[in-house]
Amino acid sequence: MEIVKIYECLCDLTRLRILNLLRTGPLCVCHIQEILGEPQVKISRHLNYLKTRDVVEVRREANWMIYSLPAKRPRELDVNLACLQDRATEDKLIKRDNTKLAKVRECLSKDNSSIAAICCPKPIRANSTAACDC
Amino acid sequence: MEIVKIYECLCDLTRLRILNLLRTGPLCVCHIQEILGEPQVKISRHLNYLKTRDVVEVRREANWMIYSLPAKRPRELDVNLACLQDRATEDKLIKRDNTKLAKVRECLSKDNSSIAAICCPKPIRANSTAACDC
DNA sequence: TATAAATATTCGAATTGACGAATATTCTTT
DNA sequence: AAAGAATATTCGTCAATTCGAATATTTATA
Repeated sequence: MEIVKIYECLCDLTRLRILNLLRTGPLCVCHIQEILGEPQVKISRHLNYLKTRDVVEVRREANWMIYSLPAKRPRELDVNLACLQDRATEDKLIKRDNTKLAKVRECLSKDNSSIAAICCPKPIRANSTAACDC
Repeated sequence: MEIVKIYECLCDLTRLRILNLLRTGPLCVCHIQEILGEPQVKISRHLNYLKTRDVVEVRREANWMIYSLPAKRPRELDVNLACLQDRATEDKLIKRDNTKLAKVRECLSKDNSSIAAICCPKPIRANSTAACDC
């Protein structure tokens, strides 16, 4: 039964937090990492966990891996992400993630280039004009 | 975060099946066991797992332990049990469980005595008048 | 009080999951 | 081609889960 795999994805706090971020749209690993404040290995391992269970999708864009929720997804996922959003009012951690996320999103929206071009917290190219300072 | 514990309860097929049964009301262990067709140890262990996480409640009635969903339960649980019900259309196992469950429920409803009195598939007292032959 | 029924617990083995440290891979830029 | 940045993978370890077999516990009946 496929449904169990969905719940396996949800039963870890780090994965829940990642999914909460992706709920609002695609993100690259470094932004996820920055918002959650967790080490890179940990993020990468959990993203892989989600990917192998088809709960997230990835595409490469230059140096960056952009993760997102699949367009067509099981109702269980949507429903629980909605629940999570409700919890955001009471849950400090989720609330904090959402605040940080909002800042990143705002920064991303200012720029009309690709996500990757303004992806990293600190731009890798010193002379890059696309990079914002989020 | 409490919510993770709920998903831990949902991420095992046997536990999902048990919760699907309890969705329609209290049941004793032997009925759960009979409907799922799984060994007693397995059922008991999973019921204990659910109980220690406050996802089910128990009361004793004579020889029988009656399990039920708590009256006040997190939205995540209700929402996912609703999803499960939707799945019943496509999922063979859940569908089969529901069919068996319906028979047990029908049998239980015929009798106006307590659940325990007509609990077991095979009545333990040969001269019991309360026992039905479900 | 002895037996039996319903359910729980213990034991040992196998599997899975999580983690950090270190290393590898892939792509970009110089 | 070399260096660097973003991300993934491997390795070793530790904790948690799962399972069946066997045994223990609780309650009811004879």
